[in-house]
Amino acid sequence: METNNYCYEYPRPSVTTDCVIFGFDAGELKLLLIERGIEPFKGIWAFPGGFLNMEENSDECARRELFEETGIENVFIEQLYTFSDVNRDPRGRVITVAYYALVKLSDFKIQAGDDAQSAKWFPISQIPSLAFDHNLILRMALNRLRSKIRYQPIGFELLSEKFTLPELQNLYETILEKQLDRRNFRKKILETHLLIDHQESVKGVPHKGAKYFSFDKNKYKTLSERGFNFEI
Amino acid sequence: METNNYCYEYPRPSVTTDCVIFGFDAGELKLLLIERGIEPFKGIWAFPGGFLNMEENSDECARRELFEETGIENVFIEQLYTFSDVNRDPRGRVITVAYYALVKLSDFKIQAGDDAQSAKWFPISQIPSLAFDHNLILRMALNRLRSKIRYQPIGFELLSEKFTLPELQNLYETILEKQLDRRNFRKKILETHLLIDHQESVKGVPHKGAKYFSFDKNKYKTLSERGFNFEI
DNA sequence: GCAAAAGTGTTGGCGGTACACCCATGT
DNA sequence: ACATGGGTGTACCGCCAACACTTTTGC
Repeated sequence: METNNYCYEYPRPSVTTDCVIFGFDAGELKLLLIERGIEPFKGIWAFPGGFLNMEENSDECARRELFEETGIENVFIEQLYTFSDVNRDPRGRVITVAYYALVKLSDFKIQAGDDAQSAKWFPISQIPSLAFDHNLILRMALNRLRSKIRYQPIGFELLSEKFTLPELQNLYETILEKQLDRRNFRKKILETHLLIDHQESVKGVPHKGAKYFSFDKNKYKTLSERGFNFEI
Repeated sequence: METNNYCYEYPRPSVTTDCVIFGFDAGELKLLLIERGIEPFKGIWAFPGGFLNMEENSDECARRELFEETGIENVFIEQLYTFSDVNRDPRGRVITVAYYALVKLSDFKIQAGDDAQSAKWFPISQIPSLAFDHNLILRMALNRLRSKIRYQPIGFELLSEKFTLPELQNLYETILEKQLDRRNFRKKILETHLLIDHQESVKGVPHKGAKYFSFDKNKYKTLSERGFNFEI
């Protein structure tokens, strides 16, 4: 930043965003991947992403690419880390601002499969080897998700608007990879008074149907501004 | 990432790194700032930083700029966040990968003051208004430091190699902005068995001199690989 | 001997964990 | 009626917070 016409003096890397997309379904954490149609890494699975436009910031770019390549919009998205190794892209110098998104799978299950590009949800236990340094990006995204879910109420972003406590517990158990005591889990969650009871239960199951709740985002916002901390 | 000759199709932003530099001295958290010698923001204080070279990644760039502009090297440094708003730099489209560094002030007190550029340590309570979006970057760096110090042993990076427990406690109290009980603090820290006792005390003070300790980095590394968690 | 800061153990309360039985529903 | 999973309360233990006196040193 030492000159006015720096633009002529400094070669510039290309800048892209990539987005790790998490979903949750049938007791499994899932990832939405896209099969690359061109070289490099043609036929290899990768995270959706693309080049930053001059009139958007990286958040906007990540959301735009997410929508263009998968039809997903209006979801939780957060910057993860910036990857800048010199040889991370065989085409040349590309630095990538990586994001991760949490998707209510029920809302977007269908579109992703229909997409022109072959997008596909993979169970986290069956992720193929990925293009570029995306294996590394995935590892970081998983770590972030696992630690963040413990002290921020982001788990709800992976469930439908209305969900049951067994579903929520199942989500936590899956992501944290450990069993939780049902009574203690309910107690902890309900004590926050952040769940709205819909006075309505799951129907058509051969046992007592679980009650539906939803997460009170506004209340959480108010409380967290006053120093309240969500912790599981 | 849809074509091979993308480099001709996509305009590229400039990429820089900036580094928030924390120090600790005399019971105060401090920041090393540089007064800008040229427009824009001539005469305004800012974090050291500069343009990414084609043969280095952003970590290397941050360390290089840190050394070139302040003489500081071989310190703790970590990526903070990438700032990419369209108008964050009046000269044009510049995205910045921000870092923060923790410096043992005793090692670098002198050089920084001598530097050709006017670099100066500011107490955190007396930070002037900064250039670009550096006020925002600072806020994020402070939040990161405050939360990270609670669950990672990074506080030691701000003290001399040998330090006393009262010094360490003072550091925590300053950063967390709350008083801690001396006995409980000592207990918690010593229970980790991560401090090496140097069997040596502060001399020349008109009271009992505190014992010197140092942090056992290797032991911490071993333990944390086995799942040990440092928490204050 | 006095001032100033370092060093040292114990107790009570709270929160987290462990644990077993009854309830509702569909077949 | 039976199988399946949902919902509920209590007791114990461990951890954290609160707290006061003794020790060392320089002047």
